[in-house]
Amino acid sequence: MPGSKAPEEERRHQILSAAYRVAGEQGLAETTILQVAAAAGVSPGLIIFHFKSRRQLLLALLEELLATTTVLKADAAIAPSSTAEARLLAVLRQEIQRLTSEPDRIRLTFDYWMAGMRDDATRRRLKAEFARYREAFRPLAEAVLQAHPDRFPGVTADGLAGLSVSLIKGCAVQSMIDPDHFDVNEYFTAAVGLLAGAGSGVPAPGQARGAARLSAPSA
Amino acid sequence: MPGSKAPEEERRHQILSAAYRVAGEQGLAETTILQVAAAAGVSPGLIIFHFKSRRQLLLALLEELLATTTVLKADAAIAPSSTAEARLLAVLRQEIQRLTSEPDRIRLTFDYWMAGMRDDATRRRLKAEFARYREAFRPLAEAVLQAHPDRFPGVTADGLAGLSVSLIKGCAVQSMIDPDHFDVNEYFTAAVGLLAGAGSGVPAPGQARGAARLSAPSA
DNA sequence: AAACTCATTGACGAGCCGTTCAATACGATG
DNA sequence: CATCGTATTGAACGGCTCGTCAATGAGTTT
Repeated sequence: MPGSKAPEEERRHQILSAAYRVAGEQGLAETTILQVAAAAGVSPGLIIFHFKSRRQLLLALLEELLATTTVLKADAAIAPSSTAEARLLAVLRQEIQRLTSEPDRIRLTFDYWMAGMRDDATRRRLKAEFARYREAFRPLAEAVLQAHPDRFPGVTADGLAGLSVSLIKGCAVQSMIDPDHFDVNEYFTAAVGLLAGAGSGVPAPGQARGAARLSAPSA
Repeated sequence: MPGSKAPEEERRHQILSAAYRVAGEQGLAETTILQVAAAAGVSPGLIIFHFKSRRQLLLALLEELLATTTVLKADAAIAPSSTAEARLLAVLRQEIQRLTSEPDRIRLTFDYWMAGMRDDATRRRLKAEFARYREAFRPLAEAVLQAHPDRFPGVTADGLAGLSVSLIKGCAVQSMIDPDHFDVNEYFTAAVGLLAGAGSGVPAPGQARGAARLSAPSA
């Protein structure tokens, strides 16, 4: 007794949703068609029917993952009247904060980074996404460099943008492996110190909490 | 016709070496006992004999991976007479450079980061290693903060050390997914600009190469 | 030389996997 | 109501996996 029919798109979404759940719990490598089928309350054959292969199912899941990831709502939320450094720092903080608020999503993204090392299609897709992400940082980085042309000799906007992105990715790794020792405020305070220097008008909120959370042996 | 006997430690090393090769090519998830056995020129049963299970084989491989990873030879190679920022930057540069010179090793490490998300034993091991790595940066960070107590208000040594480590990890991710757009010199130049500010005595070698390699659309 | 220890082998079972496919039932169309 | 396309099922297949195990032979001890 086959179940009731459903419109194409709806069923695809149902399956992808189940796949997202399974992948979040078990990891991408252990996400099998049978498990996804069970999670979706659907037969294994149906999954092959809609996505022709496991590989394409996972590629579709990556596509949905990227599509539903909020990408840098910088222009909207960040006060446009602040200084250039403040804006870049605010976006940095926002992005790093997001790492801790959506651990499942980050973990899955991480999973795809891994898969991207061996799978060409995945790698190409991630490469494009990375470029988009970096490009979103470029105007912010450019503004900072223009505001202080003497402070950062030889630094390009691409370099500063890439550095920012790499920092965020590194924080993602850190927050996944060792979430207890990952303190957003402490990192942010350090970033403020680096980028803005002394008395730059961007206060470091909750800095004391960060300092108290990590034991400081020789201080 | 069983092969000739070999001393315990030697055979373990032979198998781990083969496992390292296989894992580097196929990825950790696809590293099977049979493939390792074939690569080592040994029967599958022997692997189970020496490492009781696949899981323990991979844990042993992680152990060897960490043991053979040169950890921050900072004190030796870096000129101790330089300024605090120069020393920190030199170590940063050295570490980031290492990412591109040992891609296989980094890829495998990355693989374990991934595994560490779901496997407790792996996670604990990596957590400890991360802490060690961060700790190695602490004295360098502390020196920088002491040299310029007014420049980095509210920044702790732990924060600066953690930030440095995260940056390196982020660069690792970047260099794995998109090695073509990963330019050590450009990143390093940006880091120099951030940490040292203008005219700090740490020149940025090969900066032009980095700028030429990335297209700068609106410059 | 005989006995014994143990590293080593390769076949084997149980289990899971992805995918194929004939059978089936739903929903629209005529 | 009959017909047809297709979404859906679940069994079946072939393949690969990990781990077990009896058999084998090399090295060592007596």
